[in-house]
Amino acid sequence: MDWADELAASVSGPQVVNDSKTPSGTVHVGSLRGPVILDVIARALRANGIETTYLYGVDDMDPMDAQALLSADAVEREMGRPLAHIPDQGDDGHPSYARHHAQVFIDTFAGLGINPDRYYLMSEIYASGQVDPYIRVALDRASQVREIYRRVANVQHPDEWHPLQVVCENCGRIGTTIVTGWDGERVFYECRPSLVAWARGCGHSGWISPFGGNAKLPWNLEWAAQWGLLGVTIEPCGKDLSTAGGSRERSDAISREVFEREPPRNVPYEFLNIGGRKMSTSKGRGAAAHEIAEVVPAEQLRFLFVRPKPNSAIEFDPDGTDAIPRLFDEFDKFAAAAAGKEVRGELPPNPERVFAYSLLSPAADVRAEAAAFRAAFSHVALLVQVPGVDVPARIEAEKGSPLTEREREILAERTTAAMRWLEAYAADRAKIAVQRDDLPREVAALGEDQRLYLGALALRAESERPSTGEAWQALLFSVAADATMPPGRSFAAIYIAFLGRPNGPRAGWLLASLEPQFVLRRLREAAGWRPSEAELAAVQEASSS
RNA sequence: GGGCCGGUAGCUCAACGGUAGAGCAGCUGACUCUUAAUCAGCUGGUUGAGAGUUCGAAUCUCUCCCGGCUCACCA
Repeated sequence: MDWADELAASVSGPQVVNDSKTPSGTVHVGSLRGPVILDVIARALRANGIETTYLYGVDDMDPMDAQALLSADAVEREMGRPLAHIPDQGDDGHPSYARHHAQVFIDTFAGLGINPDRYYLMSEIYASGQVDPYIRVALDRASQVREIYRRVANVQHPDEWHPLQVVCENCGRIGTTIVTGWDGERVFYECRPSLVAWARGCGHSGWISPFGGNAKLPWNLEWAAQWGLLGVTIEPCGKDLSTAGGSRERSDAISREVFEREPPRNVPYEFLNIGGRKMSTSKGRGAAAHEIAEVVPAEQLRFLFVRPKPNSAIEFDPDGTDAIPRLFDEFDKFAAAAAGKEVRGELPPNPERVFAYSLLSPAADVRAEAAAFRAAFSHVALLVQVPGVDVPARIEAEKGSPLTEREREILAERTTAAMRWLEAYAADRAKIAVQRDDLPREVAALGEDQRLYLGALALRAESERPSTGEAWQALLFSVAADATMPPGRSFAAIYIAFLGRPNGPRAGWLLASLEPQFVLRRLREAAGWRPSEAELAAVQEASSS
């Protein structure tokens, strides 16, 4: 049974699944694992007939703490202010920085088939007063909260510290304030110039009501408050939070001891490592997370996250490897299995579940999707490198019947993916390059029969002047038949002469895409015939004209 | 220092107490409209090390080694 189905089978009653994210920067591929996992859990629950609400929170009251994300003139002014209060740095008309980035991940998620029932903005939840009861309890039990921080996380807050962050009335910052008093209705806070290194408080202090959006709870309490407020029963989180003494453990303790509510079930998940290292834009060519998302289509990306168990790290190294073609092949294998076809190799017990969860739409006709014809990625990658090839026509010929609309769609997606893969990641051996300048060294290894074949081919080509791929193809076979030569050897000779490798794309179409003079010259050279002076002159004249 | 994941064939991984497997790669062979396709076959492993439990261990326990991520300020 798939991990998500196992989880679904272990719960009863209506479920609320939740995740949230600070809308500060771009969404990286690795950070998509959480949302995909959550989406799959929601689908699994529903497939098991469990009433499920899928929520996604935007933590937009969090302070801006990254200079790099602001324009130069905005840094001094905006650092430390709530993301929801910072103007959009772009000019696409969003009411705030937070809204802009919230939209980015809403769009990104939708592109992956992830559509929560509801997105909520913490700035709106605070403003509505819904968090007020939690704020009151937290302030009343401040000493207990400090004790939990000490016990669980070994974090020492001073005795006057209260679990609340006020938005400074004077400068609007929230990251620079500390609450040091609570009289039951108002808190006393200071906006300290050097409370944090990344932002500078204005020095203001005073009494203020902590309610109705004037303040926010610190992260660990806010998390626990969200659980209570929304009735969350399942919330996965990454291993950065799930670690011992980490954020999750603190929030769990606060939920139990301060808000007196059992925390949701955790599904800790590991990260996605690119090439054995954490994702980094600086390492390697094309290893940047967003680039991977450009090359790997949504369903394959989902598949990458759905197949392994959440708590195992995913090693993905697309750079100069066959990791991406393999991902497609694996996906296709699961598709074939889901279609009830005989499949080579090993599969998990329920491949059709994994396949279904990889699909963009939870409502998709799994059987029909599984049965759709999918051309092998590496084959598509080969075809797109040959000039003048009609890829859909070729694939249709391979299938043996016309492609359906959906199959054309899949093919178009793969064609794009293949081209980007070749550009960004593919090893040189995956690339077809006609060696125009010099005779490939490998030609030396051609057998005498292969040389004779190439020579004979040159003669026939000169007289018959094939111009289309089909004409060339027919000629190749005809000459091979005359020489009673197995096509394997004759084609290898062609490939070696032009590409320096024993295999390649359909030879006829390859030759048809090159200038006839070059083809003839190369065939003769590879056959071991030295061109005469007159021939050389003719070739030069032809190529310069 | 704490936590998590991993170390099984060249590569990617499966097997989770019952004879170590698959895909890819490699090698053989087959194939007269293609060949990075398809088909058949072969090679390849003291399961990181050591000890323990067991009739039986890749699997459970303990110790260690190695790799990676992560936390220890905030979120």
